[in-house]
Amino acid sequence: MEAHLSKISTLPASPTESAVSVGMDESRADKSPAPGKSLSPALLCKVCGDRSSGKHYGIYACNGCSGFFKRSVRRKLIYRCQAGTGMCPVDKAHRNQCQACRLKKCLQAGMNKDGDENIDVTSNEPERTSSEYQMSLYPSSSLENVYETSARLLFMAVKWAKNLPVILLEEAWSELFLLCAIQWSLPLDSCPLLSVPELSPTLQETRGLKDPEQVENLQDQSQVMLGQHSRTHYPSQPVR
Amino acid sequence: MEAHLSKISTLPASPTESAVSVGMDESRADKSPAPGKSLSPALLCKVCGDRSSGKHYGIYACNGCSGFFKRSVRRKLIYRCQAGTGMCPVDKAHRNQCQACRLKKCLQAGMNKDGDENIDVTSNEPERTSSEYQMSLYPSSSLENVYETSARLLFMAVKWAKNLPVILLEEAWSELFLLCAIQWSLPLDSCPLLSVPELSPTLQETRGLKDPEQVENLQDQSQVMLGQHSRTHYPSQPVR
DNA sequence: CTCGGTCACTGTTCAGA
DNA sequence: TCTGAACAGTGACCGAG
Ligand SMILES: [Zn+2]
Ligand SMILES: [Zn+2]
Ligand SMILES: [Zn+2]
Ligand SMILES: [Zn+2]
Repeated sequence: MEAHLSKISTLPASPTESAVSVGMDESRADKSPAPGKSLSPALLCKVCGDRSSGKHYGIYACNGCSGFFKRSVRRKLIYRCQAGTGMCPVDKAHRNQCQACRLKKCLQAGMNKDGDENIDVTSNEPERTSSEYQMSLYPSSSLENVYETSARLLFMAVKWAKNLPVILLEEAWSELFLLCAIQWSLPLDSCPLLSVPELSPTLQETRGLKDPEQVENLQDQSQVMLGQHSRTHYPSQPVR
Repeated sequence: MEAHLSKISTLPASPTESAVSVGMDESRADKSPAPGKSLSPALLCKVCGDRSSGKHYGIYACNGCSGFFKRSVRRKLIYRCQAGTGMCPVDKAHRNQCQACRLKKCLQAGMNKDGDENIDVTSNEPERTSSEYQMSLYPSSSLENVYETSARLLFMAVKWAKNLPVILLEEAWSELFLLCAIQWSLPLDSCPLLSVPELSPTLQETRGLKDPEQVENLQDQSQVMLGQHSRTHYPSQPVR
């Protein structure tokens, strides 16, 4: 196990970056409203939803986003979305996961150095920057992009995995598996179940799927694929 | 097919960076609540007695213990006292002699992932089973659970996959992965995305889950994991 | 009130044991 | 491998407009 992980580190031998982690969490957050003070609904950070301490750079923002924006602007930092999708969630719990997406959201929310309250964000082309990775909804475009993104995602996942807990789950495995199986209504011997048809072609049109059921299947499917894939790559041990 | 995979492995050759971190602080209301004692902050690590660089994870700790604790928690490591007594000395000179005892002392000293200053360390029996020990100490941290869950899913899936029949989808793999990822706008660290509550117990009832979105996320997660896992197991080799 | 500045704290990195 | 010092970000807090 570990051995494998070590390999990971060598992986895309390149720069640095990070990915993961934690944060904090804080559950006891109610000591705010001073007596006599009515809390208005506008007490939320327009960027991450955390509690806002007032307006900052034009919008209601929390200390964190305020500081983040301040630093970013002052140092003229430019970030890059590691995921490549430019769609990372930005909320209190994840705001530190992707600076690029956080800054983007700050801008879209209307933050600006001068503190103007109503700036026109629309004219601003928010996707300019991410255009490169912007294949978001229509991956059909270029294969290159697809692979690139795919790789990127994978890479991130791997990196993230390095911090994963260990194997102790061994035993719980069967149990959990069962539960999940049930939960996702994953058929034990799912492979035959989903008729894994032609992938790419089919998937492409499935794009605009709204049918949750189909989604589930699709995912199940992919999971299987992935699973067997890994299987393929290390057929060795017999499982019992 | 080979092509795709190979590309992936080489790919992220260029990135940039992005770093993350979290700052946390918050609940720092009262500074020196020391009973009757308001002397300057202890400069000693409460665990090993080395010089403390400040509070870490809730208590005064040195860099070493801080890092050690962080790693242990993050990866949910469980150590075993070689001596078997669980009473190894933990001081600056010997802190690296027995991880089990070091971690135990960290916990007893009140270290905790959330940085709460006053946690109740009472009733912790020294020689409890390590696993349960751990569990009881980090039970509710949602994040923790998430990681654990992720790991579990991963391993389950992998194990399970080993028993799978087919092997054809090779090529479709990366593609599929990508498409799905994009579809659900897989965030960098999809794990925290879904609030995957307590596993086994909860899952059981969650069985009849109603929120399709959550399902999607959950699946994404396992997918990523699986992906990275398989990747882990074959860093660069061409498929055969 | 919001702003810039501060700094205790965090996560990450990476030689070195 | 694991450890822990060094580094880069974070955000609660505070004094000045
Ligand atoms: Zn915010
Ligand atoms: Zn992003
Ligand atoms: Zn110490
Ligand atoms: Zn010991």
